[in-house]
Amino acid sequence: MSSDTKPRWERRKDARPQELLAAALDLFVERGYAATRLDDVAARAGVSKGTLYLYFANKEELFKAVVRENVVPVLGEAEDTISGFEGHSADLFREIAFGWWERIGATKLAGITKLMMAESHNFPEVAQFYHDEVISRGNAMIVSLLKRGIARGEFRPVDVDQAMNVVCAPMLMLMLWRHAFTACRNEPITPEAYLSSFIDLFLHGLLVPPAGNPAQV
Amino acid sequence: MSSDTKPRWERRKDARPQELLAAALDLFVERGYAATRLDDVAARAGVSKGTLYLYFANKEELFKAVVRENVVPVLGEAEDTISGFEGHSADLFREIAFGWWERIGATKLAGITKLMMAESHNFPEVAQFYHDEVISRGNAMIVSLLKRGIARGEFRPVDVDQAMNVVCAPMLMLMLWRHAFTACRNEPITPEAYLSSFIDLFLHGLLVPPAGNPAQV
Amino acid sequence: MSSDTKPRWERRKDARPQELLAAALDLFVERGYAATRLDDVAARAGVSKGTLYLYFANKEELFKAVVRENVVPVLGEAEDTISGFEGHSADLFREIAFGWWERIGATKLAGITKLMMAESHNFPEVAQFYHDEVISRGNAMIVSLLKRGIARGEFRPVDVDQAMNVVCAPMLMLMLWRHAFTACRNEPITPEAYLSSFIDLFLHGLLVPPAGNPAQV
Amino acid sequence: MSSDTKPRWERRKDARPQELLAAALDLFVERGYAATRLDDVAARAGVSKGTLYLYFANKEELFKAVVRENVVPVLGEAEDTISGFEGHSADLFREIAFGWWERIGATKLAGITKLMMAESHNFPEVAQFYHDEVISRGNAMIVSLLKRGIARGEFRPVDVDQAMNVVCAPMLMLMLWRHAFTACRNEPITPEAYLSSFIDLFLHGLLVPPAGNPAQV
DNA sequence: GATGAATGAGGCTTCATTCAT
DNA sequence: CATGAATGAAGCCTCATTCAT
Repeated sequence: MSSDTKPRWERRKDARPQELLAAALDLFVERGYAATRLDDVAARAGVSKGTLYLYFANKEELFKAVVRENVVPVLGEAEDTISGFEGHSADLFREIAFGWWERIGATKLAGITKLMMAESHNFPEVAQFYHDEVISRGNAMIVSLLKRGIARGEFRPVDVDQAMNVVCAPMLMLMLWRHAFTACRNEPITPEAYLSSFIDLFLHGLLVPPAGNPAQV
Repeated sequence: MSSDTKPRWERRKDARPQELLAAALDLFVERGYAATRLDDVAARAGVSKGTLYLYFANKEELFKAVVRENVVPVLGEAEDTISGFEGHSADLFREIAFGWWERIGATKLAGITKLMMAESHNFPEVAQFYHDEVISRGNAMIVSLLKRGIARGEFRPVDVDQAMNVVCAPMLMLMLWRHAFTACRNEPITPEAYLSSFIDLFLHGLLVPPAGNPAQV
Repeated sequence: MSSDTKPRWERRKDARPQELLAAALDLFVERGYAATRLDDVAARAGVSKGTLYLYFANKEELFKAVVRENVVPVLGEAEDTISGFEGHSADLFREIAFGWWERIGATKLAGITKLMMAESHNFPEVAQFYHDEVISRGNAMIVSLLKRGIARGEFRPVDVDQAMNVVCAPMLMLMLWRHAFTACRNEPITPEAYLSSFIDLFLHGLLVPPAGNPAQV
Repeated sequence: MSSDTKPRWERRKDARPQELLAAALDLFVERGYAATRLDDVAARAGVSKGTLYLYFANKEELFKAVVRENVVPVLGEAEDTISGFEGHSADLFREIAFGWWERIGATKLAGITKLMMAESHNFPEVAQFYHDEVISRGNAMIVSLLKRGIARGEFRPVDVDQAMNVVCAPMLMLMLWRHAFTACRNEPITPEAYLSSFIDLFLHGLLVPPAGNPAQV
């Protein structure tokens, strides 16, 4: 028989999970958690429905694996950035904001954030997992950033727990906006200008500084 | 026969759709579009499932009606606040933020916001409608607030279009957080403290002001 | 249009549960619990798959309903027989044995017993339900029968808990044999002769009674 | 070269089917036919799923082989006991009952009994085989026991064919109860007490013997 | 021989929608 | 108008069986 006889399937054990995770990420981001059918994930990965279950026990575990594979590693990197940083906290603030944008905000992973915001209520276990693995770590990073700045006398002594939420909000919304109303907006948001404005506002505030003492840094 | 002969307890026909819309709003907000069952909507409205179809062609039309119905009435009130305000723009900022919270953020309209964020991707027409009727008007308000502050020399001359988005983000997120991860959070967000922190940060920034010139207002 | 246009379905709310239960009883007995497909139950009852779920939450509840509907009522009757009986306990023994045979052993319900013996291990909740609703009540009946005989000086003072199991065994096996090896047996078991032998043996035993004192009753 | 050069730990090829059959027996008995997964059979036998198919064409053939394989070896042992016995038939009855329990009831063969009771309906050929090889021979033993007792004037002249079934029933049920409702029972059955009660009842019956003539033996 | 990745039919369950009453 | 019984397509998941390695 010539090689044109197509095997019913091809043995590719090592590559399968990655292919499935990639397909799942795409579809979860595109359609949301509930609306993503495992059949479609399998089809996009080029395998049958049953194959998916060889690697992931169920839909929930598949989603968790997507998060673990894609989101969690980035958090570790960011944590290292903060702990290893030497310099003014305003610069660290910029570093974090733009680094986060490059690695998460601008990527498909932003879709995961939107998905969780939209559907976490219906999947409590997934929500808990995401909260524990992602949200609380991200929050802790911002808190430590703020505390660092205050401890070094570079930031005002604000209420870090509240400020953390306020600081996170513009970054989260930037991700959400990429997945909502994109077609409606006349002038699409430009992430770089948005982030610059964000950093500028959070560092210097809106108020005009007293004469003779221009805001620095 | 004039209508005053009807007993008071007799439900007006026109009330039916409103009751269905109210029930649908609650459930769409709470569970999302896909997870909301029309059985439950009808049950919460106190009618049978078939009745729902007398007023709405299908689930999608019900969703659209929910958004359209709930968006309209709240518009316009806040716009008057800005145009009539006399005083420092920082105080107007506070006024807007807390007024928005009382009249929108803490109300059912917050649920609409969450709904649109979650589902706009699946309902482009509704998204467009919501964008035109709500988002652009809200944005315009913030822009005019910023411009007023700058014109009066009370705010620094920031890029108002970008700053507008940054300013809106924490207010939007406050609404979203009321509907996401509420069960996971150890310390639930307190809107008042959050808003105070938000206003403080946006007015004064994080940076320590130069010695001898404390931030004012 | 003439009346020969066939409606897609016929409204028969009151009759539906009974029809479904009858179909379910047939199929459970015929194929066992696991092998019975709800599709087939619905089809045999002349309705669609979904209709079944209007009346029974799931397969397990359907099975429980079959038991409640068919088996439990018979137990109540038998309990009344015992409590209301006046006469020699040997006659009550006969009454119970033959009554049980007529109402359960000879009917489809015997198939339920066989089913539970075969599959109870795989469905712990069903097993618990059946044990609580049927087995323990049946056992209690036999125990009370034995105690009555002993209390009235008609039965020897045997260990009633063990004797109860021994007494139940032949009745249970008679049901099981009707659903196992029926095709293999050269001489099929004749229930009446079997029961007569059963009663005779349990009352008088195998041993030859001492001369001059023939066993009575 | 000769086979003695092989290391002891090297598994003989012929052992494979036996290990698979042993694993399958355990699982079929424990879970029934439908609920037994071939994955688990292979895993318990320490081989891969594919290997199973090298030895058995499919699940059905595996089942048949399990029954056939486990039935054969135990036959014949008990038959000798009866033919060689000298003494009162009541003692032979005890001997048979307890001997049966030790050699069959308490062993894996009890599992086969349960298996056949549960599944004989679905496997007529196996049922026929089991009936011919096991049931009829076991029945013949009991019949010969009863006939011996009657012939020696030790047992009453009962209908031996019917009595045989009645006598077998408690022994069969004891095996079945070991595999059904074990988790539900408050007081698990103790085989020794059960068998004692069984023997006592079948020898002496329930009725109170006439005064002055206590039952003997 | 042995492996185990892959398949896909089939089962349970849900729910938007229809329509006889 | 209002009802709610009935439908059936579709989704998640299982597992006997196949076959390239």
